[in-house]
Amino acid sequence: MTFNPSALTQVADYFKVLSELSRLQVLCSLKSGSKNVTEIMEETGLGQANVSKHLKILAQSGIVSRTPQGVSVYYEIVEPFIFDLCELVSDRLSIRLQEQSQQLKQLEGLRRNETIKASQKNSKVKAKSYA
Amino acid sequence: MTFNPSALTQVADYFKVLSELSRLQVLCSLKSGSKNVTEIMEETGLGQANVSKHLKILAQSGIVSRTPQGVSVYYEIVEPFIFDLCELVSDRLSIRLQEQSQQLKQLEGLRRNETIKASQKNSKVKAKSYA
DNA sequence: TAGATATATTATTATATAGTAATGTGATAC
DNA sequence: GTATCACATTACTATATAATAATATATCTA
Repeated sequence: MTFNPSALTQVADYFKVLSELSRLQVLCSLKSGSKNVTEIMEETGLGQANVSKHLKILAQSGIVSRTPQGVSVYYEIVEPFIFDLCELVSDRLSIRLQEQSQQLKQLEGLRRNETIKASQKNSKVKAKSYA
Repeated sequence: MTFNPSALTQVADYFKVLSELSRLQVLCSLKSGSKNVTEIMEETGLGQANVSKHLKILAQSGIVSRTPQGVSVYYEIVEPFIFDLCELVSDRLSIRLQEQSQQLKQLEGLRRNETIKASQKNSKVKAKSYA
């Protein structure tokens, strides 16, 4: 193993933070810049307590920063790195789809050939039986 | 948002697969090549049913392939890409630690300066009061 | 065919956590 | 001070899932 148990645990925990749709939504809403909780709520459609909790998790994991400003609190991405990760995964998934559709096409092609061969074989057999 | 909801959901699900220590252990044990369930069990120390379930999840998510061979079943990485992801995260975590320790050093430096300044200030005050 | 071995599946328990309503807390305006 | 607004926290419920024991399934051997 290249990774020691502790490092692997930390990596797993990092992925865990990014493994929730709601948290990714919150992060995406922060992509365009610093926002307060109300703005994040409006953009994501998530409930207030829920957004607060997710932001706490994101702040504790060092992905966003928290800066109170008057009566509201602004959050900001401090690790744009996460968007790189998301794009890498997204790209990978796209490539998969492409490959799958290509394989489907090949399969269909094969199936058509098989059908043709089979019908040729049949006609041969028929011809044989007729001979 | 750059990601549509469906894409974001898929990305979250992908991260979720990688967010379990046991699954990462299984993947790491496959890094050196194809292995059967028993070998994976031995290398990871995980239980048989547990390993089977994790392998099922990994196979369903298209990260490993499954090839029965006689009485045993061999699994193999089909997306080495996941190791790139793990390394990226691991590197990022290392960088964080470096930055933190550097900040700590700077803070200590500042604190020492503050102490020096404070003692100088004190001595001045003392001098004044003596004058 | 019976028995042994490897893997998969099922059932169960324990734990984690997302979502939410209710409440707490702290800053600002009046 | 107190009323209000923004956010955080708490308490609770519902759901997901990791781990494991027990059982099923499938392959090989004698």
